[in-house]
Amino acid sequence: MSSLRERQKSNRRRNILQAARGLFSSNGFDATTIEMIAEKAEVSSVTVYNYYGTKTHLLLALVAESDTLLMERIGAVLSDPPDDIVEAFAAFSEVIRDHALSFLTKPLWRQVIAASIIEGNSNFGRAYARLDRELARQLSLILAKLRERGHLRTDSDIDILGESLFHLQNARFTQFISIDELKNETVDRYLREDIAALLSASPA
Amino acid sequence: MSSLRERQKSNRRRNILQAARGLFSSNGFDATTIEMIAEKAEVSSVTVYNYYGTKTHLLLALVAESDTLLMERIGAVLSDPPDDIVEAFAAFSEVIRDHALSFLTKPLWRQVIAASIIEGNSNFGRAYARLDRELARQLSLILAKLRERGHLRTDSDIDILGESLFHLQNARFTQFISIDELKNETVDRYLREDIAALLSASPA
DNA sequence: ATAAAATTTTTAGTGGAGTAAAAGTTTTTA
DNA sequence: TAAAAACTTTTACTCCACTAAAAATTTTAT
Repeated sequence: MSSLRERQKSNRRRNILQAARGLFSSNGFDATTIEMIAEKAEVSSVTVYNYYGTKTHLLLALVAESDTLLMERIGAVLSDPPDDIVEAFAAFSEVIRDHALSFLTKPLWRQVIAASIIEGNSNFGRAYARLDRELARQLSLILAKLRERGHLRTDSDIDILGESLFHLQNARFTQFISIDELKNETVDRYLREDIAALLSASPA
Repeated sequence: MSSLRERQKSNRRRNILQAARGLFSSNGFDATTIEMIAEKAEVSSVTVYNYYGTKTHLLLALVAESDTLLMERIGAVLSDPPDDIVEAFAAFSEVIRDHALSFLTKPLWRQVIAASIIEGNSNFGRAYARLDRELARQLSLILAKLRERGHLRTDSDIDILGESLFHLQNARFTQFISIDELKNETVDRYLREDIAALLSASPA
């Protein structure tokens, strides 16, 4: 059994994260001060800094929290993917978009993506790259399953194909997040068009 | 002929931009203060704010300046693209990467991309989206030329194919910018693998 | 129960972005 | 050349992220 001190610490961690998520979501990132978060979490502002370092890292920690859940949801698609590659890819992408919006608003995701690019080199940035690689691998697994079942013909490396398609999905995800009015269905259509265009083209 | 006042204004604009570019490049974005820029440009800091609003907008204005040049360089590739689609795509991408690095450092580009995502909705963000669309169109034109010459077979829309491939290029560009050690040649290889994998795959 | 260790809070800063408005300067206009 | 218009500079803020260190509190170990 963990000591009282350890329990208190993880409670504070949780409270701070929860307070941050609530305030970020309702007020936006910039309009939320560390002071407000500290107050809602019932700790001092210095404690927030001691736990998470900076406001940006607090936001990134928030997202990291949701990653486990995302991987589970992806796993569900993976277990029984549609036979058609377009449908399988669309399903994969939709899980990611739905999960994202169920957790944070578009403006906050912009902040997250921006932060992860700026921190590209730091530890935090690398943690993000790792998640991306994990997701790309999942997509490769889906493709492998399709090929096994005889629904996909290709002579090239399925790992590379998974990574390429994941990058495409990532670009469309960023586009989705960047424009408030852009609807889920519209991006879904774009992605279907993307993959259809790519797979039907070939050098002469 | 323009009035003295107008000339003074555009001189100040130029000086500020030049000072900003120099200081951002040598010291980095965060370590450069508006005060430093103002001093180097021989104006007051308030004037810098009057001309460019915020530090971030100043950076974005800097990049906008280089766009004309980029489009020219792309035009040069367009005028006589390699017959092989892999080569054509690689050439297109390399022009963009070379141009980027000849203008700003990787850390600064991270800041630029981050800013353009956060400002996704604002005017500035939309200006970026416009440049992207323009570049995607150029890529489509290259593809059209290849198809005309009989080097590309596809039954789907060449505009969509251009956009899809551009998104892929964008994702790899962001990856390139995000990792300091990532070399030009490595990304070039990735992109060739990407397009090879995509074009050789097809639903069964 | 008390001393030691761990952790939080208080206090007191620093530094830089951004703003509002008054004061000063330079160009334009008549 | 004098008054008006257009700017820029100076001045005097506000706000907030972030930090260092001393003081206070709470848990743990003996």
